[in-house]
Amino acid sequence: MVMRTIIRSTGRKATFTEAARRAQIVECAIEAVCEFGYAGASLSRVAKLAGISKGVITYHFASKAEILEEAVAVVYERGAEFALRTRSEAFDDDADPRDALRAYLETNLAYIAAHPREINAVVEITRGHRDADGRPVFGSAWEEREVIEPLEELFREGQERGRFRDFSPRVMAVAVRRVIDGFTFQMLAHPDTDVAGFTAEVVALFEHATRAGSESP
Amino acid sequence: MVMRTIIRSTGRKATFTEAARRAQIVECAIEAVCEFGYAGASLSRVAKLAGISKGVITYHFASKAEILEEAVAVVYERGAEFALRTRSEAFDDDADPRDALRAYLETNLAYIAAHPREINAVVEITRGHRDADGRPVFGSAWEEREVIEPLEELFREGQERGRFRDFSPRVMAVAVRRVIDGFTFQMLAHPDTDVAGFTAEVVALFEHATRAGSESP
Amino acid sequence: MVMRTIIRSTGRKATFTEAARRAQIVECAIEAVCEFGYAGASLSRVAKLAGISKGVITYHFASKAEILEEAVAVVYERGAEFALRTRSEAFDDDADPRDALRAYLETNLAYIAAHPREINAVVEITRGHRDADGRPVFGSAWEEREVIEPLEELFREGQERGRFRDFSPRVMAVAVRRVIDGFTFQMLAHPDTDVAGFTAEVVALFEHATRAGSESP
Amino acid sequence: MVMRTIIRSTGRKATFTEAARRAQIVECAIEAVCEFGYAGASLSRVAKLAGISKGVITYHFASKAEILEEAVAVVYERGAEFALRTRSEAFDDDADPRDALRAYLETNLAYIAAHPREINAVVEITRGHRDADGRPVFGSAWEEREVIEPLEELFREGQERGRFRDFSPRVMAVAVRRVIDGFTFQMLAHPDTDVAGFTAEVVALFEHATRAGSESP
DNA sequence: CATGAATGAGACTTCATTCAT
DNA sequence: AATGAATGAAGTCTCATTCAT
Repeated sequence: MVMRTIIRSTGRKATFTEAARRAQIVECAIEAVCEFGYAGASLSRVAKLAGISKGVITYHFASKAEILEEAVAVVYERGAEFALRTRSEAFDDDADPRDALRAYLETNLAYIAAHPREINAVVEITRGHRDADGRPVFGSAWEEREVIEPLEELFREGQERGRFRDFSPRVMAVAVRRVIDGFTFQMLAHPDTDVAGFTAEVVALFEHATRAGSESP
Repeated sequence: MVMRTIIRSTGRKATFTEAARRAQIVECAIEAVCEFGYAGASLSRVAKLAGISKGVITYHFASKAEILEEAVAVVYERGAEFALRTRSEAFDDDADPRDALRAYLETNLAYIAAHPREINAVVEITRGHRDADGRPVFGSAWEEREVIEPLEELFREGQERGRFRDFSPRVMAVAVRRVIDGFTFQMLAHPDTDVAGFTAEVVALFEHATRAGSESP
Repeated sequence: MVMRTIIRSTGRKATFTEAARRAQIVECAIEAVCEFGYAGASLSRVAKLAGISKGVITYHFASKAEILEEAVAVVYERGAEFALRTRSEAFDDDADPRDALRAYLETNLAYIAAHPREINAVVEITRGHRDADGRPVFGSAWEEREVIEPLEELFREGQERGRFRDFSPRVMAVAVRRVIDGFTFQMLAHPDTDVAGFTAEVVALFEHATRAGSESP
Repeated sequence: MVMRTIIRSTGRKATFTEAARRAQIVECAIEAVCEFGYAGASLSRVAKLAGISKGVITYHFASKAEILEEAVAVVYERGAEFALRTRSEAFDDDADPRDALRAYLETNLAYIAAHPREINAVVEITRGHRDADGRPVFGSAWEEREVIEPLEELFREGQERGRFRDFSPRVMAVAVRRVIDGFTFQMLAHPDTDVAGFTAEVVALFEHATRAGSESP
């Protein structure tokens, strides 16, 4: 008997083995991108990492682009799920914005520390992946909307409530994001990084950078 | 009369026209990387941008790698030169470390604002460029040594002199660097960014983040 | 009870469902050839048209060639059967050759008008289908023997009986055949063609072209 | 010195050797299509026939489609040129339409007799060549306009002048065309065909088929 | 100095076919 | 009887590089 579980948007029915193969291929694609960079992540290398023939890949995916785009989606889903699982209470609308910022930094850095290679691969893909005309598939508008704007909103609200000093929410949001993204390289270059210590430093950095003037440390 | 100078380790002599051609090709390679990404920057596209045939390129450069590596070197040289030209006094050993930090941020952001495409290309190249085995040519060790360590040293000295609060010089250095690098994308995505305003915000951010507790802004 | 019949030289037994599947696959292959051309008629497309998996096809047929060859055979059988059913009397040995020619044209054009897509597919297959070395499977000798020679014989006999003028039976046979074959494209390009009118014109054409000089229309 | 002669529509300058290579490749593509059919005419086979590497082909042509389309254009140009060279006077507006028909048949059959393989290849290409979506590139509209309509016009005019009997100009035009096209297969299957005899027969066929009732042979 | 031409490796993809279930 | 899975050959095309002129 063959169990059918997932109906994918392509209309293809997916069995367990199909889902497993797809997952395996996506995982190996992530690994290949991390190991050889976006430009060096050929299907041959993905196949070799997976220990399968190249044909298997094109049997399960319509195109290389489909693999890469699924990889990005998968990693983002995992990240969102991780954030909810570990610190969802800090993202309630009525939570203290400073607690929210701290939680945001901590969950993001923790997730990166746990999965640096995935994150690195996603960064590579979102930077490198282009459509047939050479235009980026994951444009900056995408990051603005999904990543920057929510942070901006957090800062704006905190300022209205008097919890943050007066600064440009946008610039601060961009800065926070860049520091978080940069942690990926730190973890890749130094896998033995003291994550707790690094996180505490980053949290302190942004607490000093944002706190309202009258407040005590 | 034709001036001749040894310009490369290969020992090839270079005339003015040779140097000009090399410079032109490097410039077009930078443009190609910026436009199409590292993976999409083929020699064909570089040649088309330069309005020359592909053969010209391989006549002047031994390999594609040589072009890319020269591009990185050229842009870094320009950046260093720019920093010296505009604010060299701030980097004297006896300058106030807080002034030095401000100057560092301002010169870096100003340079990026003036040449965002070059910088972006260099980032793409340093991330994407690999040797035949897929190993990065511009490893993280290189950035550590050239970029992070000098910043670290600045912070350490400032702390010793009591000008900065007690934080991890390394984490702060990394954070500064990431925020600066991230400005490239800001400029590319929004070329009409208010550079002065953005810079002031970033300077304020790090002044708040680093200043010794008792100090007034 | 399951009826079993030997239907193929391979010796495989075939049940009704087997025969039905084979027929369905052959029909979809014809459709695929008509829609995408010989070169574009892959087993994937046949399977998709049939709403079955590719495996089903290779379960019922030893090779793609077997499908195509069966398609040709099936369509020819149908055509012959159609001719016999509609106008068998005209092909008796003692029928007037001019009536036979008229009947031949009418039955052929009527059959094409009724099944233009099948015929088109068969033409595509007989033209395009090759063995591994690239040699045509349905060579011209096959058409000569099956199609041209009977027509030639009709003309020769008509001339002997004084019913046709003196012309080359072979050239006339080839001409008749080409005009009939060409009607396929007419029907595909203009499905609303006035078949009766077109047929009358063609019949008139060849009556004028063949009739003995002294004869009145 | 390198002579530049032809500026092609792609904007590429063409040298003599470039033009020669392109011509050679087109010729070998025609040969490959004729030998292996449209579906079997791979670039590998074209390259093998030309005695060059596959890369040479893709250096001179942007795509396989470009080769095939150039092949069709080249052969049609040659045919038109041949017709003008041999019998241009018969196509004057005031020439006798019956002479024009005779000339049309004779020039077409003569050209086919001289170049049967080219013509066959063009027929294969126009039938088989599809765009990315599977739609024919050389649709029936193209043939209608370029080939059928001029013939129709010839017949219509001849009827107005009382030189032809009353028949459907369109059906007659289609018939003439099919007989001419069919001659290609005759020549390929029987290269030793008596061309003059075959032509005379075809001319007689259509003279009988078209001539006004009162006229003597 | 410059370039057009050629090459072969390797990219992605399609396909007919085989096989285990 | 059916099918999903896998495979490897072959297809078209891109690319960095080499070479003769």
